[in-house]
Amino acid sequence: MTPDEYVEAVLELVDRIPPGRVMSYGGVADALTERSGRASARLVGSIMARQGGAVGWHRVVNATGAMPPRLAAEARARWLSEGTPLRAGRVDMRVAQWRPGEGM
DNA sequence: TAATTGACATCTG
DNA sequence: CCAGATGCCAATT
Repeated sequence: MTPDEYVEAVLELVDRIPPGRVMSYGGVADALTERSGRASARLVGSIMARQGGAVGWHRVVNATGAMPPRLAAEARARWLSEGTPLRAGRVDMRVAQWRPGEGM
């Protein structure tokens, strides 16, 4: 699998996350590991840093259900817009975490 | 080629 | 709950 295809796979997976649901970077990495054999939360983070603008980046959060200060405001607005379950100002991961194969 | 950095995760104190 | 340390993999410098 070439790097480009790997990036594509990540973007496609993120694109498949339904509105109002989210996935953690680690979750995306884990899902991609089964498909591409290699992934890590940092890799997904790096890819989002470059290509994030091309997809619904607000549907990918870190393990605490929050986002870096830089994106927190924008992300919160989008979460409210899509009705993402929030808890104490962060995404309620217990409920909002989505995994591929669910809802198809 | 080696060192540094980054939209992360997880453990320890 | 916060801060520090370690592991991870690729892109940059």
